[in-house]
Amino acid sequence: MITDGVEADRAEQTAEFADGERLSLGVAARLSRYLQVLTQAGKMGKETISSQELSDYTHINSTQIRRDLSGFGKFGKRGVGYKVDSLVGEIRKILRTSGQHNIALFGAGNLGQAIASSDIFADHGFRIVSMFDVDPAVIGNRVGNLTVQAFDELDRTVKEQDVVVGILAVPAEAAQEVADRLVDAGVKIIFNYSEQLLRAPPEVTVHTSSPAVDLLYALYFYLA
Amino acid sequence: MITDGVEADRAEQTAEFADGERLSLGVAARLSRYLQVLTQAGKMGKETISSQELSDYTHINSTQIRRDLSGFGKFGKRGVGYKVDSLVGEIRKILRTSGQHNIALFGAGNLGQAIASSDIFADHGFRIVSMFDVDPAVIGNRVGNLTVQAFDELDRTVKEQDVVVGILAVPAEAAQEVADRLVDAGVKIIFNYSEQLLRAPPEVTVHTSSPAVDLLYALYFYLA
DNA sequence: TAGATTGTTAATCGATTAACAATC
DNA sequence: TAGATTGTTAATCGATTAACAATC
Repeated sequence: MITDGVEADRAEQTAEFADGERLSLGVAARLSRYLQVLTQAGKMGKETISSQELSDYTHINSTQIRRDLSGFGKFGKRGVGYKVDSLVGEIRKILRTSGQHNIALFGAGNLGQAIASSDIFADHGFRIVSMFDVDPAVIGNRVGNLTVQAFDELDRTVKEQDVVVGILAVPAEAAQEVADRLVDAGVKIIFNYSEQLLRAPPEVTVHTSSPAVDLLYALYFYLA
Repeated sequence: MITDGVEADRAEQTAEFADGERLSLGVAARLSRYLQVLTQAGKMGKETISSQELSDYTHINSTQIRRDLSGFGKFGKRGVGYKVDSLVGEIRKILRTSGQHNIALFGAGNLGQAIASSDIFADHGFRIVSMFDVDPAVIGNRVGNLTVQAFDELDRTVKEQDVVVGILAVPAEAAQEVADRLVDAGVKIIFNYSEQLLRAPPEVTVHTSSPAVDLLYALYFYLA
């Protein structure tokens, strides 16, 4: 079980966390979302933020936000709110994602180029260190700071660059093959932007992006 | 409250659903995910699927899947599983998303083109009916079946084409302005692919895509 | 028949929320 | 001080799960 202990009384909770206890799935998901909003708020020049403002952006109840945070320390100031910068630091510590993590990107088409030129990953300590395609016509092209590489170089690049995440921006027909090669190379997190349902061993996390799912969900509450 | 009643005893539950009771947030989210997996499984030629297979793809517990579905009827066959096609139909009925829903897409850059040429939305009854950009150099260009339109035509297009969803594939700096104009035009669901935090009135649903959040979350469980 | 998988129960656990004292 | 917002409690509700009879 992943969710043990985290909701125990607070004195124990902090101790358990320090001992290396895992966060529950829900807490980890919510903390990640706070981090995103805080990062953007910081960019917009905001210095403090209240739990109510965080709630407006995340649609997570403000009491729960305060509860989530207070489990790890007293980060806020009554009557004022939370300091954006320091809260970012605290949450990164809790999520242990303060470091730099390297990404390999597959597919140099429209989607791949859009991802490569976005700083949505860079803002959170992820760095796209290499980009691959199968099309000989685009191999060797520059996209931003990257040069499009051929698939043969996958294993070497993953090892040399310490790649932990592979992002698939390839057609559905190619996705499983790339995923298999990433698994063989030792990559542990695969982010799938294709529609393909991927098979992978249990130790590898596959996340499939599904904007249509989010739309269906939003539409239900609009129609109902 | 949105979550009333749905978890009452089954006889009542079905009756309440028929009466127009809303699904809980969790149930609606999960049903949407089943729909995506089923749609892909159908494309791959699969005729039946077990709750365990659905669980492998969605990481949702198989008991919960059976529980979610059995609340609305006996869709499965013991020893066999669920018929993919008919389950898609049943879930669409439950989510009331059997119809066709029109989307306006903003931004004709790499991301906009990638979205326009994907059938990830089309598979679920969403149709991209128009595409906008501010750059005079691209207005008038064809992208797939669409012609890139100028912003002036936003209001007219939303009304004439009955657009219910706006997708923002524009730079962060432009996102709020487009969102405001969509709100004024009466669009009720905004799907934001920029990093910008958007302000919108409460009756409008804003969904911000945040791949970095999903990565942070996956990374936590990999590191911990 | 034998094996597989659903539909359902019952028990537990985490999420959610309102309310409010503490305090900036 | 007065207003605002956190940190915390206590109560409720939904999610999750194991287990298994029913049945294809």
